[in-house]
Amino acid sequence: MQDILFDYISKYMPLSEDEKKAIIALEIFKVFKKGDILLKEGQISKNTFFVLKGCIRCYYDVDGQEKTTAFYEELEPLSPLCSITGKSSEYYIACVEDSILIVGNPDMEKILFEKFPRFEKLCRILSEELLANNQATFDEYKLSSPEARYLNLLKTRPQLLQRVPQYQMASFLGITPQSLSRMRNRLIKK
Amino acid sequence: MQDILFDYISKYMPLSEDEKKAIIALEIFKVFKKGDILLKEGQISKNTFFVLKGCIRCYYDVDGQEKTTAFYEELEPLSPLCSITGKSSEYYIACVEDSILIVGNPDMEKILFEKFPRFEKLCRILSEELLANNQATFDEYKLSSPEARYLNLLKTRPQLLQRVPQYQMASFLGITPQSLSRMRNRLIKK
DNA sequence: CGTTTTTATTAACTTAAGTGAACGAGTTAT
DNA sequence: ATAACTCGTTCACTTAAGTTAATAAAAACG
Repeated sequence: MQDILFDYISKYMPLSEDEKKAIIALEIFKVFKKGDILLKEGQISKNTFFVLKGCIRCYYDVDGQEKTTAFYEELEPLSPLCSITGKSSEYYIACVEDSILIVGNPDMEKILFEKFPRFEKLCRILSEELLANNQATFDEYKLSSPEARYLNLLKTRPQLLQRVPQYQMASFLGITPQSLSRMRNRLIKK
Repeated sequence: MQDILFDYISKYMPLSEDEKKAIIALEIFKVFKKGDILLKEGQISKNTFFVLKGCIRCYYDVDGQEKTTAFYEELEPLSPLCSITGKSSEYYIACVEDSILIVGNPDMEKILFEKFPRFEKLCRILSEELLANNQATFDEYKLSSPEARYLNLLKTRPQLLQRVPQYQMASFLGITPQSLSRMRNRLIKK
């Protein structure tokens, strides 16, 4: 299971055996069940996540309604806003299905950065890349209608539509479950 | 003018005189006129930007129509997607008004990182923070109607509505200029 | 200064999303 | 086994955004 992480990192910088051992020694590989809550609204946590297997979801509770804003699948890292700001979280994070995650925290980062300073560069490059990608995804969202977004998801993340219930997908697309149901009907008729 | 940058950085880490001199020596402070194009669609550039004074805008050309996706004002950094991926840009960047920018590039980064390794940490922290903020902004966008987004902008970035033409603001809000005009009318009548 | 171009507004019409409610299939719990 | 709940669908109705076009107002230019 660790190899999934090491393969991912090695695309940016090959790891020495020492470095790999240091990572394993942190004991950050964790197993979760479908529905497990990783972060609650109001909670303050410095934990960060990296999906090795499975799928996790961010959602807000707006007047008792769940509003899903993001899904993270295999090889996707997530640093919740509250882990950066230190303020209490405005959203929930939960497992969409049984998942294996890396759960990181600042202590473990500190250990790694002090022992292997080049991890700092790795994390900088990763963050910059994630930021640019996030902006591109945001742009795509702004430039598209809900229908175009749905069709784009079919192309770019077809597996996501399989593993996620429709009412979660709907708010992810920025519409109601009813509208998504209607849209799918519209598209079939074409 | 440099002090604006140094004040910004000092909130994360105080700079030594040596470090300040090294930054000034890079000669990265540049002056631009309203309408100047910083990046064109199709262009490959590694340049990054930091707004000291003024305002810059990202926009796509969709079938001859400008679609604005982002504005950057004072103290906001921008690393265009193409500067990260090395691929040709899908969007334009232009000055909304006369501006003073820091224009960075990988060469200058390399010089700084090698001379002062702790800049690497600074950039990592900044990137992580920007990423989390960008995600929060994205969430806010997804959770809100165009009207709620407009009202939110009035609260959070009132100066932006003053300095930017309405047709640019419209696509930034995800609607047409006509819809924005209508919406403003609706709101006045309330 | 007046002319050209750009930007903002308005209107009429079309299309799609929001809302509230009802229904049925499938799942979970007791 | 049946009741309770979740999830997806459908319907009728309302609301707001897209579209096309015309016009007014403002800004840029020579």
